[in-house]
Amino acid sequence: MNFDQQKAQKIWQTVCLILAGKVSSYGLVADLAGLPGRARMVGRVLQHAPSEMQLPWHRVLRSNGQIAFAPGSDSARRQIELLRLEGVEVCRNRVKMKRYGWLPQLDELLQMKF
DNA sequence: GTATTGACAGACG
DNA sequence: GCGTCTGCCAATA
Repeated sequence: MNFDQQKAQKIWQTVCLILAGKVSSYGLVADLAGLPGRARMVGRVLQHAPSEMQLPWHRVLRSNGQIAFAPGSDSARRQIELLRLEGVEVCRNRVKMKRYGWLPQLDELLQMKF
């Protein structure tokens, strides 16, 4: 069993828990996935994640609520569009974390942990 | 084994 | 809110 795969699984699970219309940050996802300080690894895993999973990667932003991709980039525009479709207002490659910030629910975390 | 890069985070100004 | 610097960890060259 590859532990690496397990970490990735945990990350994917955590990202999948993010509700529509809400956004989270890499650091938070990494923390919830049991990888404190490994926010970069989250990004790498997400990019390496299979499309079959339909992972809501677009709901994962920086800690400041800014889009991780470069402004005007294809991926960035796609992410922004997806977020807007879910009701998340994106302004200048940035979302209002104060309003759309997602806080993990204990029930969901508990459910995924065991 | 060292240097560079990356879908990052936090502190400072 | 924005740019810069430092710290962190993993993958890549």
